[in-house]
Amino acid sequence: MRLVIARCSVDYVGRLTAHLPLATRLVLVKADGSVSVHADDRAYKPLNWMSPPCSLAEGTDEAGAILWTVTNKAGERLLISIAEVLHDSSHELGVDPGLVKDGVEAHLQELLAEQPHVLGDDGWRLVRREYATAIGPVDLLCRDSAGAAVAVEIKRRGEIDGVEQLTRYLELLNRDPLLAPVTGVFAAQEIKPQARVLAEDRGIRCVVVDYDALRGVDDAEARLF
Amino acid sequence: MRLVIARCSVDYVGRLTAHLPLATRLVLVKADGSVSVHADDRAYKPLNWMSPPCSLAEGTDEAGAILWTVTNKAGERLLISIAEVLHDSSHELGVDPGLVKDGVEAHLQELLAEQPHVLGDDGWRLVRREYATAIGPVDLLCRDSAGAAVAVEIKRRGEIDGVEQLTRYLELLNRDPLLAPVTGVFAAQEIKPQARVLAEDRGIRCVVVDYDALRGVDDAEARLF
DNA sequence: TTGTTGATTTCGGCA
DNA sequence: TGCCGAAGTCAACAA
Repeated sequence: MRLVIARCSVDYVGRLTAHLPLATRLVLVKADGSVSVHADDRAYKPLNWMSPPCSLAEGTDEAGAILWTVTNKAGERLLISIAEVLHDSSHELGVDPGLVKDGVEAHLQELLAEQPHVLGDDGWRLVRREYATAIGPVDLLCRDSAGAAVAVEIKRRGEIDGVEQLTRYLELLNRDPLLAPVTGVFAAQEIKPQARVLAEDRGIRCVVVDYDALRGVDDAEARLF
Repeated sequence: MRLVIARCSVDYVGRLTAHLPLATRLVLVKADGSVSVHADDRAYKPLNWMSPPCSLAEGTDEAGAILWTVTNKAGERLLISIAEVLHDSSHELGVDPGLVKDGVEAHLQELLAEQPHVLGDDGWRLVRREYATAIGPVDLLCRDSAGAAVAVEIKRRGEIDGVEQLTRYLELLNRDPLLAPVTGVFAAQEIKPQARVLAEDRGIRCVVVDYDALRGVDDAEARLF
């Protein structure tokens, strides 16, 4: 990653045409070849940029000033005319490790594992998270107040595939005499109408969970310790 | 603007929960108080960020390591745990004079308004841009060589909604005895196959316009004066 | 590869 | 101030 602070003017010709008058800005050249131009405001959006794949050529214009030309395959061009370089440094960062975001789904699972009563009543108990089956792990396996087994599939957005997935788990789990009869709960922040119809048609109960409320309860409990 | 290259791990708790394992990254602190964390790829979007208004506190965690805590009014928190600082520099940038940009759709409309023959033949005349109807303005209303009214919908990318929109306008315009019969032209830099099929099925003619060529003609004409 | 959809969307216009 | 729609949307995922 190369960081350049420079007085520069910038022109972009591509999907639109844009011009930045001469001013001091940060020019960020990343290892993937992308270039972005930042002002000292707007947290996240560059004033101008070129997404990879693209190539950067350093040269001079007719007047002898430094001119960076960034082009991509589509013929879009970002021209950075540099009047004065105030800082220029390069840094080896390496590849950023794997997954960036802890998705909501994992966190939802965690929260529901701590508060299974949200799925039924205060008598509900968690048996296991990621309960293993031959066709993959069930998100949660619980016991309801009556002691009956319940398989829970958790999604951020509940769509038809999630119902299908839970259906397959239920079919398998119900072959186990120690568990059967196993009922199903389909829990999501949002459940699509088609998914709900399919689920209910198969006797699977749908629960729309309130992520913020779950987290709130979680935080409140955490504060007790 | 402060540029810090550091080995760090990052946690964000706010609208969602996210975690970035220890790695070398760029931490960008802007004059508006915003903080963003960049990896060595993706021109546009940081891995994590906090938009202004927010406040940055530098401290140490229990283990004595450097811990930056960025918070905003909504209670969202960005925690940056710094294991090693590889670079740290600050720069005065001043206020950016701002971006001058030409939107494509508006510009396309302007160019086609100047060159309606592109949509038909040299006999075409523009009646009005943004021709008002009860359900919104039609981009262009023209008269063809035979004097018949033509409603023109302009998009950068022609998709189905654009065809639906034009269809609604045509239905309305055709109720006006001073205009009827009104035909339709769907003009875009790029027209999706599904949109084309729908349009042609409804008797709407599709015109793919060459933005650069239009602009070229425009520039050439401008040069005459 | 193409299309669809969500996003810590951001950003602007307009009522 | 809030809704609605576009964005050089970007980016992830499904078909």
